[in-house]
Amino acid sequence: MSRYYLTTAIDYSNGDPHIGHAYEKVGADVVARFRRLMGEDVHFVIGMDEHGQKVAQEAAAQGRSPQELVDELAARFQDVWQRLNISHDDFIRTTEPRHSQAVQALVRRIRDTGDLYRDRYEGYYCSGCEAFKREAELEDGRCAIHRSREIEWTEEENWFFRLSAYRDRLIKHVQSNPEFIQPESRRNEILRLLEGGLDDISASRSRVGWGVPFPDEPGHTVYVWFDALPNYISAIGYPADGFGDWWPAALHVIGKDITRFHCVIWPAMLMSAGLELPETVWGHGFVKIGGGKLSKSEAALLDLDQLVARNGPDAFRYFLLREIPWDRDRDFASVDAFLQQFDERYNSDLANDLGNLLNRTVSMSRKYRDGVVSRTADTGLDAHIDSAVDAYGKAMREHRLHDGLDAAMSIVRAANGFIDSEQPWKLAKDPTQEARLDDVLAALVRGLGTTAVVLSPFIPTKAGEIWKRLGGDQLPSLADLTAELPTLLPESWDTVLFPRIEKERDGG
RNA sequence: GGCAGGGUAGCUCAGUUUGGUCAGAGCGGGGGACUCAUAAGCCCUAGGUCGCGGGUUCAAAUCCCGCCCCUGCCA
Repeated sequence: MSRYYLTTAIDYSNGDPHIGHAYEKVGADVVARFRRLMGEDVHFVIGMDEHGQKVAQEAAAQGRSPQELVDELAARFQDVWQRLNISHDDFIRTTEPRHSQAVQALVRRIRDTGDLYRDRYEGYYCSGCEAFKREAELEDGRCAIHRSREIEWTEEENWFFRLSAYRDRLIKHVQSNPEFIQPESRRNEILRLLEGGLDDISASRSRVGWGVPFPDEPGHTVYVWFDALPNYISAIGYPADGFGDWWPAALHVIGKDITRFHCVIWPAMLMSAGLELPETVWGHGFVKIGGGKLSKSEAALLDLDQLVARNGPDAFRYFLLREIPWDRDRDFASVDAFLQQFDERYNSDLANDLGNLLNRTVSMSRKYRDGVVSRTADTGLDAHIDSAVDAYGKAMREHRLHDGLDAAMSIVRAANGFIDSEQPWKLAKDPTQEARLDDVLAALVRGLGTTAVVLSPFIPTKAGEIWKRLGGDQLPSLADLTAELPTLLPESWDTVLFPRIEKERDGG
């Protein structure tokens, strides 16, 4: 069985989870569920990045210990992931002993290769970015991104990582492995960055206590990025032997804003340590409101608990990936526009197209055949199902999740059209058309069963329910689908799969 | 300031590589025939200076020049 190890960025413990976090986790979860559907052995890891100056400052401001703060945030994030039905196998936190031990082992190994050296750093540090800033990067003496924060002049004796030495090897790797950085726009950015040359970076901080102790260097902690990135190997047991069962990762899912950390610093660290590089780093786009990043007030209006409760977790997952292409940004005019679009998409795609298709199929099968579906010949719908599944598989393997979703829903659209052109209610009145009616109903059950399977990465709970309403038990894998189609529909249900939203909602 | 991508129907976008059925899709809106169904589905319907101004051409959303605006990466 082929193995598929995928990760998302670990989330920084400086605030509550918002829709941007959710989008990334849902997208990665769809990939994980799709791979399991393909029969692969999947290991899916998410987690929290809990160290660094910013966390320590925030905890101090709240008059609490850093550990207390990160524990609370970790619990809050995990609660949201459970509501969203994220199917991760592990949740790594950088404050765990298994992580700090792995980081220290990795740092020792990199130091042994000669890629770490001591030097004095004098310059500005923005704790908002957790990054050192050049004077030219400041605006009015402040970080351009964090204008409300004081920029700090820092003089430290630090350990540095010889990142600059890896420029040529990185360029060569990116050029000869087109799948390493995706989508292509991200790859081009990194190539240009590399061509411009690299500076060495800090690997330790001497004035930040909240971090992993730097090995054999009392008073130093490991610099946050040097601490955070190795979560991808600490979570699978590095440096113990079993770690190699999962490493190298098949896929790191990250936001496009941290591409350089994952496509430059992380690979260089791995190269230095003599470890293999991940196969693919995927930099997804962002949900935007009004042309720009989500403001705090907008993020607060798009409260995750409320969004999940609005039309159910599956509907929210569906909406995120239906509306926001996995490789690009998607802008909504306003929070109200987002919510309105959500409800419209829910009604048109899930309630009207999919839910109603299930209802009319089940109803006709019961009414005309007492729920017994017997299949003899293929119909025009069967041909469409086959080509849609092919298109779906191709898109999903290439991480075009929105295209995969569209291919899956094309079965639903085709099935609704098929019903209207075949007019089963007329076939049922004509004794000479009995075989045709059987084939039509069977094709519809096959179409819905197939749709349930291919949609299951996106709407896992509702997909399982469709399968059950067709008379099935456990949703099969894609490969087993043909053999396991249900042939006997159970008694009608008195509820509907996706109830329509009929009224205007308060507040849009 | 440099580099990259983009500005097309009310909304979100495709089409520009290889200039001439490229003026399109989905949603919303309007109309119609049907009835298995969640008043859902199906069929028909969008007359939008294709950011602005020039140019090349028999012909440009599609090529060239200039300008405006947006986004991202880097300074």
